[in-house]
Amino acid sequence: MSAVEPLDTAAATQHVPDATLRRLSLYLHSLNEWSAAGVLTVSSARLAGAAGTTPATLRKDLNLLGSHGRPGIGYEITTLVPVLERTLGLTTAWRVGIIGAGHLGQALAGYAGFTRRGFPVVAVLDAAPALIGTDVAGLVVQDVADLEEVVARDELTMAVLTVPGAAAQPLVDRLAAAGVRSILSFAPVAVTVPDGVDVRRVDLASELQVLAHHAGAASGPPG
Amino acid sequence: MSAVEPLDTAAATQHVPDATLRRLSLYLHSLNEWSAAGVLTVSSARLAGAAGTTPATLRKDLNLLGSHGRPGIGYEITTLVPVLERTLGLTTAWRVGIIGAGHLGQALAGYAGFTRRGFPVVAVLDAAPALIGTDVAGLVVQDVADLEEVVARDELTMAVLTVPGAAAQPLVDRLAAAGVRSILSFAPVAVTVPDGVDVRRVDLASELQVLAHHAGAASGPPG
DNA sequence: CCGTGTGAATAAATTCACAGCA
DNA sequence: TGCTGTGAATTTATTCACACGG
Repeated sequence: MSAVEPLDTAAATQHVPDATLRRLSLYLHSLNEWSAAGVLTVSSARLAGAAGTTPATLRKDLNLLGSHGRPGIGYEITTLVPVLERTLGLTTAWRVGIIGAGHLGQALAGYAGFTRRGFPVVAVLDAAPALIGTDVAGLVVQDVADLEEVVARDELTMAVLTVPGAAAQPLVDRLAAAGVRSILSFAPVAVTVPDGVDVRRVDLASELQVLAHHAGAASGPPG
Repeated sequence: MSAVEPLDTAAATQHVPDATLRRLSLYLHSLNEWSAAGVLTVSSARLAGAAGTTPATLRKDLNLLGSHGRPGIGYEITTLVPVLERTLGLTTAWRVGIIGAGHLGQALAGYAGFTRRGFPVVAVLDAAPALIGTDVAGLVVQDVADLEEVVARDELTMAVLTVPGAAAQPLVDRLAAAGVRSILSFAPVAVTVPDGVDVRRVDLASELQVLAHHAGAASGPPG
């Protein structure tokens, strides 16, 4: 039997599907903006509109975290925000390392969106001698040969992989061995990982190709 | 009866779900690599492994495009590649404009993965006077005030939006009015678009937050 | 009235399992 | 024997519809 039952302070956190988690992140973003603007409560329709989903889906999503809404009123922002933050793991102080200081890696190192939403980038690594030692977004690029040292010294808890596909698997192996359990990979290849390590893959070109298909096939032909 | 039946040269292209399209893009990427290495045929198990899915899912995916595999043999790469390219809209010469030359925009402008997979970046725009006129990835940053002109002159058919959330909706409106029908947005807000215009959203921070949740809650219990 | 919570219905995606061809 | 094509079963996700609280 599974031994892990992290009883929560208020409600037992059930299993939350990934599709819901991605939406929760958007809900939280909107709530933070409205909170700063002085808004107190928000309805499912309003929040769903901002996140690009439907009220029914939103209510289902939030209900997985417990009943925090009030009929006739909506959701109180100051109540909801901490619940979302807890669910999204924002009570941990994450420390992100970027592996691969090419174009994409350099950009993500300087991308304010990561830090602003709880994931500060504290290290950048690469294998190219020409890059090692240079400054990227205020960080000195370190040698990927020293990956294990860097993980330990900079206390990395997350890695963003922006390397060519062929380099991905060995690096994932080393990251996993070094204790990094959360990896976001931009390489368009599958990687295998030991139990307890979680890899998510984002492929930007694939997203463009979905758009290309929609535009090319039966989509919205004006005439 | 459905009125839309775009008869194709070989097989009628049915409706292909987005989840499948994203995988098709990965299949194509692997096939191109193997093709360059001289491989002639590939089995569903092999290709599925490279793309991080299962053989059954892969066969279902490819079958939406027609029966191109041979029992006992597998799929012939030279047969499959053109089918995937056609389905993914790679017969059109796409021209991508990056709207927003911040960290993320600059990186994507120089990201080789876009060009390599059929989506060359031909224009970069921004609103900041300090950026306009500067060089980004070999392109001169143009004034977003001239968006409509740039779309026409550079014949943009796709836009990548890397601007703050608050700026997204007005820019989407202008892009749509200027004739751009495919938009990839990195802004963490929903936007509304007229019919015939397609927006896909990628939120990188959300992906990290999914990882954070998995790591924080019940995630990889081996038992 | 609004607007949430939620069971039921629906739709979508994945996996199974196996017949049949090379 | 190996491997595809595919109907059926299953799992997952979304939408509907409405009882009930403020």
